[in-house]
Amino acid sequence: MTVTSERRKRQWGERENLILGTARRLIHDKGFLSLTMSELAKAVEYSVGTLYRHFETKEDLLVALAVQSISQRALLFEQVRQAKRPSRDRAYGILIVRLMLAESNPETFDIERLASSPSIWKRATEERYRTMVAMEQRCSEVVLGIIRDALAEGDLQRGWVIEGDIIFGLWSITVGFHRLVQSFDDIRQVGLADAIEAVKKNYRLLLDGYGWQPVENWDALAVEQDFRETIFQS
Amino acid sequence: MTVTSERRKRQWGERENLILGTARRLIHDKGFLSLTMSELAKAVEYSVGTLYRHFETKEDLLVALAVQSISQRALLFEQVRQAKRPSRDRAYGILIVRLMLAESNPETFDIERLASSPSIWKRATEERYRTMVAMEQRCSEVVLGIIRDALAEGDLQRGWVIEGDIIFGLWSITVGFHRLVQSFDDIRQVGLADAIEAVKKNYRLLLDGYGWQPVENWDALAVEQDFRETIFQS
DNA sequence: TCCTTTTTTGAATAATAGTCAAATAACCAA
DNA sequence: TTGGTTATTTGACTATTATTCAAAAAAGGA
Repeated sequence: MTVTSERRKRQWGERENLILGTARRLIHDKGFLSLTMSELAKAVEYSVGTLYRHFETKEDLLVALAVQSISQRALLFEQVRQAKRPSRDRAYGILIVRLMLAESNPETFDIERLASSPSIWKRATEERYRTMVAMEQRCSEVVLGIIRDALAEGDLQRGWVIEGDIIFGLWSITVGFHRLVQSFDDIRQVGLADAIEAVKKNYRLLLDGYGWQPVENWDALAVEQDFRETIFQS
Repeated sequence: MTVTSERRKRQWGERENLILGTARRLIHDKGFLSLTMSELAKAVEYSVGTLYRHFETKEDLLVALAVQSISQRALLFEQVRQAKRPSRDRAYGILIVRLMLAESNPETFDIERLASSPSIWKRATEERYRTMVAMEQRCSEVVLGIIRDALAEGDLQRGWVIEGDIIFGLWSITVGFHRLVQSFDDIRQVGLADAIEAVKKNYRLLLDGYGWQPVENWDALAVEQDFRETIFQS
């Protein structure tokens, strides 16, 4: 970056956000693959050359978008972890956050699905790619943190299923959920609402399977409601 | 198709398989996005024009590859369902088949991930797209069949989790597994072997969660071993 | 105001998907 | 076997779009 003064740096960042935001909107309308750089340039009212000062390639732009999404997720995950609630509630909160993000940022599915491909990574800036990996790592760490809290607070017993396994199980469900929503318009027969209910049930079933207390008399709906009301307020 | 005689039809099919097989190999080496049609034409020793008689667009080729993969899976799923074994074994067999396919056809991840995107579908032949959907449906139906067998045989009780929920739970785990393997080289810290163990554990945990009998004294390893020895023989 | 440095621009280039007129091969009747 | 007809294949050509970079414009500063 050849930018020096404070004001310039700020403007640079503002423009980057403008580009990312606009790209997001266009991707939402027509998908990443049929978004063209000149179209994006026109939409933000800058020339293609300027876009390329922010992002080395189109793939780099995609990874930048993924970084945005994953960072936002990491932030909300951290809020969930910090919530003053039993560990099981917070584990469920992770799912709720994902559901909420899916509602508010549907374009993220297209972005993240494509961004998880090696042939994209190769064409992105090394640094941005690293940031993406780091952000994903942070998300995992938050969940791992909640699991450790549960162990410390006695809500979870160290058994034949170890920490890493639990992370993976919960993560699988949410990834499955991503695929589900994304392919929804066309493929599935059941209603989306039913599918989301299924996601939640299976998630709770896994929590029960791990013996994550309290298994009995635990009000999933109330927990969901509460997270929905508090999390997005920051 | 303007092909009439038997021999010609056969040759047409053979060439299509040659193209698909070669594409698969090239995609395995460098990914779908950096596969070019001229490169593929050269590799199969036909001209680009000829490729385009088989597949209307590059996306159409991709969907054709997805159809191949999903059909093969459907076939193996059906074999699992037909196996003379308790329903729980067969439910587990579904996962084992996916693990085996992941080992033998690693390029499928790239193919199926991309092929599950609306912007690709739009550019593929209507018919091929329909076939893909139908094949996926068939896979679901096999699993649904096993669930119904389990209900009929009393290995599973109709409870608060309904059939569709179970399918979705098991399916999520396997989709998560796909994502996992695919992003493995670069992102994850744990070993792949550990991750695969985690997949299996979580899958069994869900089976237990549904109360899918026999929960006690059930030898997962033996079941896996047995499917591995019998399924691919056909 | 004039010179220097930085930034922006968009026409030009390069890569590649997709087309189609011409060439080739297959078929077949006499 | 030949000559005409139909089907298939070919690859040079077109169109699209990512990416570059020389020139123009703007900003900075003495």
